[in-house]
Amino acid sequence: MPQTMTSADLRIHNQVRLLRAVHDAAEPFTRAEAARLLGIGRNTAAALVGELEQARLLHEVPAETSGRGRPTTLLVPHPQGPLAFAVDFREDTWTLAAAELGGAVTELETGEHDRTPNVFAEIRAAVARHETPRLTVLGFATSGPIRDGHRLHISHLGWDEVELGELIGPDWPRTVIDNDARLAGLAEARRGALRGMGTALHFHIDFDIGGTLLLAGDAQRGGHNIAGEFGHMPLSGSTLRCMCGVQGCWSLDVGANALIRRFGEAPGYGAGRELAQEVLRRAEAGDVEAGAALDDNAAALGKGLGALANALDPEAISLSGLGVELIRLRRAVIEAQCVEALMEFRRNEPPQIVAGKLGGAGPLRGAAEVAWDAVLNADWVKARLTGGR
Amino acid sequence: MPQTMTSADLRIHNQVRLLRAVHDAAEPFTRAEAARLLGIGRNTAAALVGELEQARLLHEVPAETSGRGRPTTLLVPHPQGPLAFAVDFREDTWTLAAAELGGAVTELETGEHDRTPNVFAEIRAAVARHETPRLTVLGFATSGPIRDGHRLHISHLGWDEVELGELIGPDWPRTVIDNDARLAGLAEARRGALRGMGTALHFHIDFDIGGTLLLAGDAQRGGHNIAGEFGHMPLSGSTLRCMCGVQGCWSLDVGANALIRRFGEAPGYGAGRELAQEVLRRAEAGDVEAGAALDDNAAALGKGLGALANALDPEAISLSGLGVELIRLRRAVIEAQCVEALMEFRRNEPPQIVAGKLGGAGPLRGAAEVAWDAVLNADWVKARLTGGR
DNA sequence: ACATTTTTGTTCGCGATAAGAACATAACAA
DNA sequence: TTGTTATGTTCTTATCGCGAACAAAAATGT
Repeated sequence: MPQTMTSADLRIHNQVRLLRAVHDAAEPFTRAEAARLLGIGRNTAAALVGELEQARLLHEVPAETSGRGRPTTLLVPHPQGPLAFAVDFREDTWTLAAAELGGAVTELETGEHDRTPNVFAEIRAAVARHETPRLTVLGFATSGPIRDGHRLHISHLGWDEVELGELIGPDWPRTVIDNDARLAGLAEARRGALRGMGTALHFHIDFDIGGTLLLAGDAQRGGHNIAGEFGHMPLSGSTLRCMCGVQGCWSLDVGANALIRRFGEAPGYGAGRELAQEVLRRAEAGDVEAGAALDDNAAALGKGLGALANALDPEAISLSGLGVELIRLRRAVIEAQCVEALMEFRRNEPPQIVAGKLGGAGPLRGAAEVAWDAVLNADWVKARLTGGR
Repeated sequence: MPQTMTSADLRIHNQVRLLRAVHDAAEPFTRAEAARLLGIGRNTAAALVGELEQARLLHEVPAETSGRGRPTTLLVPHPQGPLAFAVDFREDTWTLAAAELGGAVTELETGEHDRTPNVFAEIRAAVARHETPRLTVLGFATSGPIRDGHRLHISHLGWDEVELGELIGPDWPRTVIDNDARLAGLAEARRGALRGMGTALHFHIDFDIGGTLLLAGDAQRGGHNIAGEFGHMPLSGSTLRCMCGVQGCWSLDVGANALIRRFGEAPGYGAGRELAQEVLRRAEAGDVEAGAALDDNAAALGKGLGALANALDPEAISLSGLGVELIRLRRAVIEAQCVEALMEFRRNEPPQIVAGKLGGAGPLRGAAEVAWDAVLNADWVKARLTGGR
């Protein structure tokens, strides 16, 4: 029972609702619209916004008039307001960006790295180079599961059980870290192809398949923060043994490894991704063998999606990574196999299978979302309003 | 943006929190404890409770004193307060019960039925026989998916797309209907083996496997209210075709049908359940063939649970129906196969696999929960406080 | 050019809420 | 009997959002 409620908390509560609305909105809205949206009076809205402007959280700019009525103002993030930084930490590169309230993201810096934990110091240095008093919270996207929120398993870097505390020390700004596939899904749910869905799934297809279940715009984390390893269910009938230790994983039939295995290439990271791209190119050019590889990949993908849809009943499923190419080149195969894997009574209403709208920016955008989530709450807003900082 | 908030709504909000706390608590608590629990003052608590007593929602009874201090009162459901009725509608029988705020359930009546939609009229008549002004809402548990909340598919009764509106008319009390496996899971999450878990799974194993994902004590419903058909994912490697229209369903290897298929019995309902019980008895008595059938069942069950745990990362998994017997007789097999299906890095922390605590009462208890859920909200409490009804 | 309509901003008084302080009460303990 | 402890009760106070009335600024109509 956390949320105690006094009259004073009421004010904060409504201010958080207002900030959340501004953050989540696709387009900025006016103060009068905000009052209607929140179901409060215009006078109350004026008071709320006034305090938030004072705290440099919101800013009012004249709205271009449309129709009759007294002109009003648009509610936008304050130009000197708080900033969230977001980091997308990839196999051999990283990107640092700044995200305003409302979701606007500007890239600050990118770099390569040597695959050792030193990269975290590099990233910290990059953050320092762009440091500003506006920096409030940092969202960090990395691949691999993060057990209990603090133990990293990044297999393609050979990091087995790296303690987060040794990488992100007390000299870091307040930091929220999460899995990249999960964050990409969250970004699609908040600002992409899954916007407004009550139940949806997102999968990032690379060498592996990672994903997340999205409920009312929130990514599910599981009991130990390691939910989302959908690629390690036996959904497509493979008999091979997977690197994860399990036999028959879906990931063995879908993604880059499956694509290149048929051409005698060993599964692996690094060069494998280029090989997979080469297979895609050849398939697109009409190469029969490459086309068959693509067909198999798409078929296994569809089969798994259908099975998952039976259990979880998503309104839509979005894909990123290789999934985008698979949809572009083999949508029919995916959908046919998906429907075949659906229980008969569901087949007249299959889940939409769509390409993610955010492309490669998904993890970064998702990192910005969780960073803001960590801050858009009663406690932080209250402190900001009273303390001044 | 629903929840507008005025000072008056604040009172209701806290009263709903209080009612919810009373409803969810395992043991009744005192008014002073309630104040601490909700983080409000003793004076406020007194005012809240006073109004709720007036509205016949709560009742105060003297608490046996423990230690020093002025004696206080225990907060219990009002003896003339609202009642929820709950119905468990099964293959050939039904049960009607009354549920108090707080979850106490008393059975009112049971009956058999002829498997035609007439049974709904019978149940309605039974409700009428026990009708009281206290009756406020009715929860209804039935098997089979209920698409979009109003189209029933109960395959073992041969009901394909029965419109709920034709069964439950305007002469019914306010009614909430849901799937039995889902409700059983909900009941375990609220009052059984899954209590307090953030992420959990429940499966009811009968001829089929139905289940639900439970997040923070709430059962997930999916985009079309038909989530939970976990039995129709290809998790155990079967090559048979399922009655649902899909090949390789998990349900083909787990549950009563799988148990009796090995003895040449056709899958089906009715007598099949007794046959399955007979196999269990023989296995327990030492019959080798029956024991092997049980082994296979348990192995397929464990394999599937492991696969699902990879994707959804539950803290615990509870089972009902045949699952209880499978745990009793073959826990080792289930757990071994589950661990083998888990990704290696998860194996040192496998999900607990537990028997449901509520047994056959699960669906009924769950129906009571969703009935109360429909009523324990600001709108209803507000109406009750002001309107008097 | 001017009145009208429409929408929004602003001001002020009102009723209600929960908090907090002070005190009363009823048990137990020494 | 007296002190201790936990709770109930009463009263005052700061704050909140609402509603009503009015002012302001645009578009519209004549």
